[in-house]
Amino acid sequence: MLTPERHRKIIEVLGEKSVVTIQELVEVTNSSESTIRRDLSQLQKEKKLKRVHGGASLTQQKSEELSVFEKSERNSSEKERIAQYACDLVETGDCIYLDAGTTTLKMIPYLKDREITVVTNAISHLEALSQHEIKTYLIGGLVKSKTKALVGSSAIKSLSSYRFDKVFLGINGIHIDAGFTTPDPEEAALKGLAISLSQKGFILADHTKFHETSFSKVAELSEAIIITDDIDDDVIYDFQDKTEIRVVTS
Amino acid sequence: MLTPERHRKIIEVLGEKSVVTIQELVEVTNSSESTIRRDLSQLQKEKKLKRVHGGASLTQQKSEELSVFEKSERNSSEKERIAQYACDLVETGDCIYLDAGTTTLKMIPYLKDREITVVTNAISHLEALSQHEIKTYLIGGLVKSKTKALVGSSAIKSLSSYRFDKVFLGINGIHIDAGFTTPDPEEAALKGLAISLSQKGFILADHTKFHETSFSKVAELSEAIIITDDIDDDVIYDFQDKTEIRVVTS
DNA sequence: TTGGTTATGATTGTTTTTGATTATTTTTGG
DNA sequence: CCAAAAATAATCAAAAACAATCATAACCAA
Repeated sequence: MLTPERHRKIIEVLGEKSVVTIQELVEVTNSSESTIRRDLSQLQKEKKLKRVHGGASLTQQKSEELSVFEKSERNSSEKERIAQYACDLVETGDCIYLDAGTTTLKMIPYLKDREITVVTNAISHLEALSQHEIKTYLIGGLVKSKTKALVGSSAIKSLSSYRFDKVFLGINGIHIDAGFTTPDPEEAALKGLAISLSQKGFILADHTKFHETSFSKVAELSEAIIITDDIDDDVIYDFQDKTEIRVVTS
Repeated sequence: MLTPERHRKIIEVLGEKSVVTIQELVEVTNSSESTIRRDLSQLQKEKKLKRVHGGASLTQQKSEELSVFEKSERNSSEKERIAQYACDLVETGDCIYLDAGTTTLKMIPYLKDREITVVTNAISHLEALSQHEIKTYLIGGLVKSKTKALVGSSAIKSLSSYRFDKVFLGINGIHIDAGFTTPDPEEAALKGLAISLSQKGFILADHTKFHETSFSKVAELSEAIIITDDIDDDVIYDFQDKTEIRVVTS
């Protein structure tokens, strides 16, 4: 990715969110932390943004939201560990499905040189997949312009012609009664189908997702294995006869 | 490829994408890296663009000037006129298929606010389509990492679930006996299928493509209408009882 | 055709950019 | 306030991109 392209993207993301972490920018641009730091320094010199500890913010921005931003930053390394653990489950020759989402995006670097096949509905994953030379199939479907993911009935139909050894999904809510849930019904249907097409389904979710419920049901708890970071023992106790939970210790 | 033609092409690509790598330009123009570097140096001297490490970007201009610049560039190209003519054929409510390729990419700006549906196999078209708020379906398939297009049997299968009012394809060779041909067999199969799924097929081709033959056959001349720029009358005479040719006059 | 000119692409050594590593500073939680 | 953890800055080697150079190919006019 070319320097001005990166700079523009950084400004663009900042325009939408007004604060951004370095990690986010690393993901969005597929560059290293060092490069992003250099970019931020330069852009700050050009008065395009203001550097803050952990990332950057718009120049006229108050430091009010900083605490929220710090929190999300802390989750990032946990998500990284979850992603890494998930990749340890992938075996040579596997055909896996990668859902759209930041956690699954983090998996991609760990999948390099693994002789596997990836199927995905995430257009935003393609750059990273291509960069790491991973054989990739994209399902068809309607392009959801905001999230750059493929959805809709044609996506459902396209997805159903594949079978997977393993699928890896992000999720918004994990609840004893409601099961796995996510806000968008179309994405929920796709996620649910992916699980049913696979021999083993894995849900990647940090501890904040437990006891949460979102609008659309994806699947029952029993249909997939949860990979998460350190959670309270009583949460595990609550869920343990409903599903399998693997805790990634830090 | 002649120097002024190359220069025009470089400016065109830049107009669409605002940043471009030298490698991309090497592919688009079929010239060497050295030549492209010389071109970029010269164009920079003429203030047509700004060189950056790895490629070139638009000179920093305000968005108004940019669109004017873009527009004037647009009209100057023969391919641009072909693209514009092609878009005039599209009617409200149409569902059309856009092939991967530079000529079809040029069509996209003219399709804005037209209440149509686009289906494509070109991941590289998505940015422009999304930017112009055009409802877009992507077919599924194997991601061909070099060209960012979808190919293979799964793409064929995915494509065949659609039907089109019109399809627009680029092509490499148009020959009396060999018909429409293109280098890559996988792309040829896809193009051919697209034509057969549509009520009307259009081939967008500048005059240099006539009497040329490439490796893989796409379709017979009679299966699609050719849209081209000014060609000799005797070429038209050669082809006129084989197919329909629409000449875009400058 | 010939001789001169220009454009091209390959090759060379040089410069820039990049990402990893290290040491240092800042932030956080007890 | 202190210690641990995270973020940063500084440094360095590798990779990528660069300019300069050269031989060849294409072109043009005589």
